[in-house]
Amino acid sequence: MADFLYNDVARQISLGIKDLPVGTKLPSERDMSVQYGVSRNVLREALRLLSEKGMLRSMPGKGVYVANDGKDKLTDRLEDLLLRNDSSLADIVEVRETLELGVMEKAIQKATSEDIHALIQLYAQMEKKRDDIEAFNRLDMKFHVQLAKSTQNPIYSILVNTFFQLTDEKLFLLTQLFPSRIDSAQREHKYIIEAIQRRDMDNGLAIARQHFNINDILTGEIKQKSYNLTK
Amino acid sequence: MADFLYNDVARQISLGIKDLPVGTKLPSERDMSVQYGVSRNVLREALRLLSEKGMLRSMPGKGVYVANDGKDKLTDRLEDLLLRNDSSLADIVEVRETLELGVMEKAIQKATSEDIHALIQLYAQMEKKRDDIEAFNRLDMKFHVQLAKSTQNPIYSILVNTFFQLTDEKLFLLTQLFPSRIDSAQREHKYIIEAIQRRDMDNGLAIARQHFNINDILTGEIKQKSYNLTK
DNA sequence: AAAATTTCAATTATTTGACAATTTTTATGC
DNA sequence: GCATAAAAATTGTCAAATAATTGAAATTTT
Repeated sequence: MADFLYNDVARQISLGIKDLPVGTKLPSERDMSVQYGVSRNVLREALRLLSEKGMLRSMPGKGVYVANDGKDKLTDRLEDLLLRNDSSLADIVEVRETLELGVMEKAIQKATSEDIHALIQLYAQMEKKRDDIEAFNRLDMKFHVQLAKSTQNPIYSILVNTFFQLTDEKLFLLTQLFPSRIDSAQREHKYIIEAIQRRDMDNGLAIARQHFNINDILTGEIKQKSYNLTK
Repeated sequence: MADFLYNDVARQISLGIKDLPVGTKLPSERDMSVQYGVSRNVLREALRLLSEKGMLRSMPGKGVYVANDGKDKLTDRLEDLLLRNDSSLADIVEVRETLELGVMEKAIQKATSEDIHALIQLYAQMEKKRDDIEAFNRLDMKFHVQLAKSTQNPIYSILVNTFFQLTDEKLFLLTQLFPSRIDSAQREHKYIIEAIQRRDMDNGLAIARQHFNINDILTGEIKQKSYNLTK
């Protein structure tokens, strides 16, 4: 499948920059073309591939630089796919719930004391921000991410992050916690932490189901509305 | 951001082919380059972008064709991410299990009679192929996919497909069912179908956990082995 | 007549060399 | 020392040619 030169070069470059910090400048196109023993043209096509993947960034007159890790691009790709598959917002929310339920299960099994400590700290910070809804929601997001990290499985983090972005971008206010829900949210956060500490699977999953259920927030109207992208 | 010619051309082409059926042949590179008023070089870079997105497919000596699968490209993107995040094979398997557990839950709730019929048919076909392990495994894969479809949520299909590909590519034989497991596999398939027919959540999830548990197959040795890509 | 082989045209893949536009560096003049 | 201009470096674009691959037509062989 990938039996063309530019694919080969792209693969080599991708491996070469794997461990380079973001922002590192690469050699010039001409230098790299001799380095890899191909024409500048082929090298440029390879750069196009990696740029499209989000690994590189070319700037006229400046050079080629190592870019972000591509998480955002994964979200873009998923958006493309969802667009073509007539996915509704409710579909996205549904999968997100499945993921977070899995996260809870694995977190109960594998969270380290450091993970639990981080969760407790986030809980404490949220306590202080009960009046600042915006700050509270940012911390709530961090709580979800830290929960995913507690699985010791980076893929959960990636996917949870992606689906979080997808829902938040589109629903915005709706997924945010409103004042009247802060009390119950914090109570649930506390229960979640306790369940993880006790490795209590039954209660943990029950709380998780309740806490991660965003469908209650979605009105029937929005449920029906199809997923419409407008960047 | 997209203020370069090849980006512009890529956007135009992307719009132009949006409603074309898959397999449609595009004009030759030379013709398109004059059509869009750019050099063939720029046009090729635009084609690289769209190919990377999975919208096009270039074949030497034949031409450029509309190819909107895209699912495979999502797998590629995920592979890239996993490579950078030091994900192990066990991590992938773990997430796959979470997904399929969610699939089972939603399938029990939402499978239509057509879905159930399709599952029964696949079961019957597998019965005939008990001796042909290869054919049996292909059907088993279809069974998983049909299960995902039964959720009425296209995202499950996409993700299950992606993670299936990821594991099968890397594990190959290990994830395949070997002769001694065909009996139990078919028994579980039968229970799965019955659970869906009865909307029996408790037993359904129990069976699913047992059936989708690939970890038993993985030896400890392989569990430890880090995820190594070699195409 | 049928089958195998060759030839040929069309197409993508790759190379090479050049020029334009933009940014950084250096040199110059004051 | 500083502002300005020239020069160098770099990516973007263009153009033309050669190589490699495919498919079909023409030719030869059986």
